[in-house]
Amino acid sequence: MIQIDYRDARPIYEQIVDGVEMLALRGALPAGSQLPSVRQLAMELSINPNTIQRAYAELERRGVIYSAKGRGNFISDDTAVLCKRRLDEIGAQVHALADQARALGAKEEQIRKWVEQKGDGTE
Amino acid sequence: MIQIDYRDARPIYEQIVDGVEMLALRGALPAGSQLPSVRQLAMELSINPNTIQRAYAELERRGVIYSAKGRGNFISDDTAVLCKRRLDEIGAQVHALADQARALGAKEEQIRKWVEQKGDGTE
DNA sequence: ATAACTGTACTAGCACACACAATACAGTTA
DNA sequence: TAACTGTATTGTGTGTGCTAGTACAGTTAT
Repeated sequence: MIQIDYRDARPIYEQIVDGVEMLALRGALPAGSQLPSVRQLAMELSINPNTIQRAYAELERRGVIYSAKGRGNFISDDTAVLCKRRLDEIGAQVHALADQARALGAKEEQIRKWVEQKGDGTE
Repeated sequence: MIQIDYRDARPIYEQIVDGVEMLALRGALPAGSQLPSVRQLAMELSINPNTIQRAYAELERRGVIYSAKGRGNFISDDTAVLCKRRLDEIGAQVHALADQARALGAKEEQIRKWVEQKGDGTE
C-alpha cells in the first residue's frame, strides 16, 4: 500500500502522510474506505506503531482521513476540495521555480519544455 | 548581502549557501570577487562563525567558491557550468511537480499557466 | 619581526526532531 | 468476555543545528 524509502531524507511519518494523501486525492482509496489499523500497518512496514499514529494524526489534521475510536481510520468524504487545495500548492511551487529559473537566465521555451507531457500520469 | 529568515524552516547555513550560490550564478557576485571573512559575516548576521564556516565549506564543495588559507574566500571562475547544472535540477523538479499535478487530474492548460511569465525576473 | 588579519580544526554543551519501546486506558464489535 | 480498534504517556537513543571557546597555521601590512 505504502512504500518506505530509507534513502529518502524525509522522515518516515511524512512519507506515509504524503503517500496516503496522494492515494486518497487521486481516488485510488475511495471515500469512506477503511485504512489499515495503526498496529497492523506498523507490522506490515516493520516500523513503530507510534510512527503510524503520528502519520494518521497529521492526515486527520489535514482533513484527509477521520478517526473513529475503537473502529478505525477512514478516508474523508470531501477529497475534491482537498485536491484543489493541493493543486494550488503545487502551482505555487512550480511558479516559484519558474521565477528562479528566469533569474538564472533560462529561456521561456526551455521552461515550457519542462512541463510538456511525457509520462503516462500514473507514476 | 544575505538575509536570514528565522521563520524559514531551513537551517541558517543552508540559507546562506543558497543565497550566495544564487548571487554567484546570476553574476551579481563577479567571478574572483572576495566574500566577507568568516568572522566578519558572522558579526554582520549576528550568528556563530562556525555556521558561516559550514556554509562556506559547502559552497566550496559545490564549486561555487574557493578558499585560500590566510587570504579569504572567492567566487569561482566557471559559474557558467554550475548555472547549467542548477537549471537542470530546477527542470527536474518542475517536471516531477507537473507529473504529480497530472496524477491529481490537472489539465494541461492549467499547468501551462503556472509557468507563464508574471514577475520581472529579479525577485 | 610583529600585529592583525585570514582559513581551519577541534571539543563541549544545549535544544530539538525522529524513531523506537513499553505501558496503559477507553471505545467497538463479534 | 475476548479481541480488536484509537489514544495517551513516559522513557531512551540518535542525529542535526547552532552556539561557545580555544587553538593553530597561512597571509599581509607595518
